[in-house]
Amino acid sequence: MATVKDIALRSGVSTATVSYVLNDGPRAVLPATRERVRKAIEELDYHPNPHARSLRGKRTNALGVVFPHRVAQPFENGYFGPILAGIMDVSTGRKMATMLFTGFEWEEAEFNASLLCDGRCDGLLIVAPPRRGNLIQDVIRRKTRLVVIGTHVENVEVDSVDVNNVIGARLAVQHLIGLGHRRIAIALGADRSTSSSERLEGYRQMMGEFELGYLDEWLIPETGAGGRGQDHYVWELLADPEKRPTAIFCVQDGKAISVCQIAQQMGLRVPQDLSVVGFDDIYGAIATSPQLTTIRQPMRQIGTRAAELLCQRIEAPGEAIETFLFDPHLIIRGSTGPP
Amino acid sequence: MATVKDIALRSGVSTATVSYVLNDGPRAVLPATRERVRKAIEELDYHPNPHARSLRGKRTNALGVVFPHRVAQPFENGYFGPILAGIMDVSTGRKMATMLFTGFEWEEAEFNASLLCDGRCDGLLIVAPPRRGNLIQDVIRRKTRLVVIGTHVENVEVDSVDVNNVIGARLAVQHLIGLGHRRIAIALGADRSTSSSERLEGYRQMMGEFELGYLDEWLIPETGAGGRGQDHYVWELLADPEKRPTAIFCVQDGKAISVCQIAQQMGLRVPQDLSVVGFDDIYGAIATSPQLTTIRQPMRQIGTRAAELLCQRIEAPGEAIETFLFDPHLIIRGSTGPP
DNA sequence: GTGAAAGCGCTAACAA
DNA sequence: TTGTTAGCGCTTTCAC
Repeated sequence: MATVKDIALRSGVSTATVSYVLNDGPRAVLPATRERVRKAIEELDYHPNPHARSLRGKRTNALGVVFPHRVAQPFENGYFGPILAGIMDVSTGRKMATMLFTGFEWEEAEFNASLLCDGRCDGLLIVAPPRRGNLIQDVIRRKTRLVVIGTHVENVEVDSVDVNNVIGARLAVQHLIGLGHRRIAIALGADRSTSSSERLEGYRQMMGEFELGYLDEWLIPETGAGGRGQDHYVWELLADPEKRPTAIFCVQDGKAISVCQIAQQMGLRVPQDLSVVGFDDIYGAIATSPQLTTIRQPMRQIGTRAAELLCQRIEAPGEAIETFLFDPHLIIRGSTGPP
Repeated sequence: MATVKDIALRSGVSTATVSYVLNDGPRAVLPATRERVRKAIEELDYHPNPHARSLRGKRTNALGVVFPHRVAQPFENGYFGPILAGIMDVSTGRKMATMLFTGFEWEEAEFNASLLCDGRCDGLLIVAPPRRGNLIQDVIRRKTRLVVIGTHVENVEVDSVDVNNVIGARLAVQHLIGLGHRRIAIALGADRSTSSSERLEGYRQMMGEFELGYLDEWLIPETGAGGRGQDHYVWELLADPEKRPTAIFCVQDGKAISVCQIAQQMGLRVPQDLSVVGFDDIYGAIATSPQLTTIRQPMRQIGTRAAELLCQRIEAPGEAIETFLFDPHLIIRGSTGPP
């Protein structure tokens, strides 16, 4: 591979001049000289060595994206794909590299916290980290810029971008109440996830405002005692005429898809016998029949906004912390109707 | 950030010794010395600067993954997520970084071919590049190791990993014929995609072997003259009693999902009035009702195998070209039945 | 068994 | 306007 030296030799200038041509500054170069250098670059198909650049300068021109591995399984959680697409809209647009970091679970990712901050990239986008845990603090302590996506991290002041989960849940429940539902359950996510607890908060608010009570069983956990899965609880709930709700709000579309299938397997019709609302509006939300009524969050935009914010922070550090919440939207499709 | 020099100073040795401790060789260090150095590293929370390492040595310890941007939209094409997960199983396991590269379309990715080969990473995994085009040749010319995933590239000898598309298509069509179907259509993919044409080849073979003829209209293009989409052609075909097939083999699950929805909207029952087979077995294939009968390809394994092959090539260049084809499997679910 | 020092390719301060 | 050169942090040859 050609180097600055080769270019300098070939065009009869110094390496400094080559560098200045390459970077369009910071000092001027005579147009004629510039042209000669340009020509040599072209002829030798020269490309600057990014490692030398990063070593020398402060910038690496790379963004890091950190996420738990299981999220890479798309559609089980159709969230990460669009987020990543949004991020790459920005990084590709700015000709920055995008580095992916992951562990099978957060524990492993945390294990590498120091690795993430070894100067490999200019900043980190951390997707849906757990509420607790010390990854974020570790990163901040190591002076690496970061933006958190999709989580409110406790006890830490940090830039973040997310959807407004409480409003989203309120929209979902309001929609169901508007249709005439009174017996509304909620299928929850992982205990340690903020999105799930914020969506639960929205559910609680709305049920409270309309003075609707709810059974303990209507708060369907993701996993229960003895490793019982959510499907099991849903099945039990729907099988019991005393306790059966007329609608279930699911904190993720994947859960809504499962709920629809369980209901249909039990001979219940969606939405006549059971209304189902999801959250996220992943691509697969229209694959089901009936198609899913859901709360849309603009995932691609969230990725874009977060990446832009990060780039801003890299360029001008030390601004005030920002939390950017996108508004969710109710998308009415076929899985909801009057009770 | 601490450097080798800091460590050397603090532990009273030379930077050389620090380096040898860091890399466990290539020359021996007295256990006592080693311990002192280790301690200093610990105390200063030292981590080697990856750029300096890459600049000095030959290795960057990073893998590049190249793909067209639209693939990042999961489930429209649920292929990329699992492939990436498989790749990261390997790279994370080996403590290598993973860099993502993309353009909005291959044209833009190609534009960056030289950028991909500027020494940023040790090797490239190129996912589903177009059959024609010069990206692959460019990369080879620039002496960057690469493995192609999911495409047979014409006129180039290159390591690649894929599923056996012909066998997969044969399985699908054989299954339909076994159920009693004689009028079998195929929903094709992009013209320039090899997977689609290989799957078409399998269809042709099987139809030929059973001496079943087929109408031109049964080869449903992804896009037609005047920008008409596949959905339109499917609709037209199903609306015509003369031409309507009793089964459609779709070269991707996403298409199969669309076909099911169109059929159902027209009042046809799946599988009683129309059987549908997909390909890939993406996660969403079970989200539909009925769930999709499909040809499974082990996407995660394909990613893993490709990444391993690439690492092998990086470590021991110059071995004979290898093409690794995984066997597909027929997964029978609810979308197929007797005509 | 260990240290000194060169040099990877680049940028920018200092000279001219 | 341009050239010379130091030095980013690391590995490794050469010398002891």
